[in-house]
Amino acid sequence: MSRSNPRVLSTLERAGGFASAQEVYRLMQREGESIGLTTVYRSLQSLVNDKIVDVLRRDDGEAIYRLCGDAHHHHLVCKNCGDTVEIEGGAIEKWAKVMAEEHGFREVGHTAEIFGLCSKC
Amino acid sequence: MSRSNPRVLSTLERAGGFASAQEVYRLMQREGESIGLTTVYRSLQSLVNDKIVDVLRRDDGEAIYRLCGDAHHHHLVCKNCGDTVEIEGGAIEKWAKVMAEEHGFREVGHTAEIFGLCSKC
DNA sequence: ATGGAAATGAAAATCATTTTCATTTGTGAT
DNA sequence: ATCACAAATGAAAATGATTTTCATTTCCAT
Repeated sequence: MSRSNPRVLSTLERAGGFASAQEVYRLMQREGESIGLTTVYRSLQSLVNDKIVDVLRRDDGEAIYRLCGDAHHHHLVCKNCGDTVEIEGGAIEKWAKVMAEEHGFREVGHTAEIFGLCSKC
Repeated sequence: MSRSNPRVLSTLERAGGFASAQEVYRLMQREGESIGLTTVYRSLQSLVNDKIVDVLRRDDGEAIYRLCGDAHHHHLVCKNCGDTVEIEGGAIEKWAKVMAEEHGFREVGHTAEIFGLCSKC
């Protein structure tokens, strides 16, 4: 088994929020780091095993990773111009927790996004 | 644009619960139906557009489809066994509305899902 | 019957992810 | 320093779901 390459973790941190393996890889390339895509995948997997990062799925099926326990935020996206606002999701956190408990679920996470037309569009 | 092949919907119904495109296809084959994989994908997509079926992602990233209940609801999904509970999202609706207003967004919609380990897993 | 639009499906293309495998690197013993 | 061996690395091939292409077939309205 392989252990995580520390540069992968540090890049994921720097990405803030979510990032896919491909994105982490591209980011490292752009920053001149020499690393193979395979190693990025392996490192992320290992971080997931160690419960250092969470993994989710985007709507398109791509896996996205995020530091565990990271205070996370949600997005308000304009469906016309793509403009995005980071918003706070305290209400969601509470809702997710309550719903999960109500149904006996553990180790819960969630995704939530709002989309609409921004004031300019 | 293409419309859904009715046999796809009927097969998905018969499958009860969730089924992936590949599973619907295999099921139809086993039952002697003559249909192409492409048509299965197209039909499922079209059913999703028409909000007749829901689509989720398995842990491995494969898309799974299921007949929609009626009202707008959210999902509590077990990331191990895929078991799913439909939950009510009143809190989310309110949150989305408030956040959108706060930032001057109109015509808002949202997505939200909770995932974790169910009591059996 | 006739023409055009929609539906179909086989095969190729795409794309994320995993596997293979040969090479490199790190480490501990001598 | 040298040898030996395990772990890490990454390029390239394999995998598998999904999408696209495109030629053909089916449907309908005239």
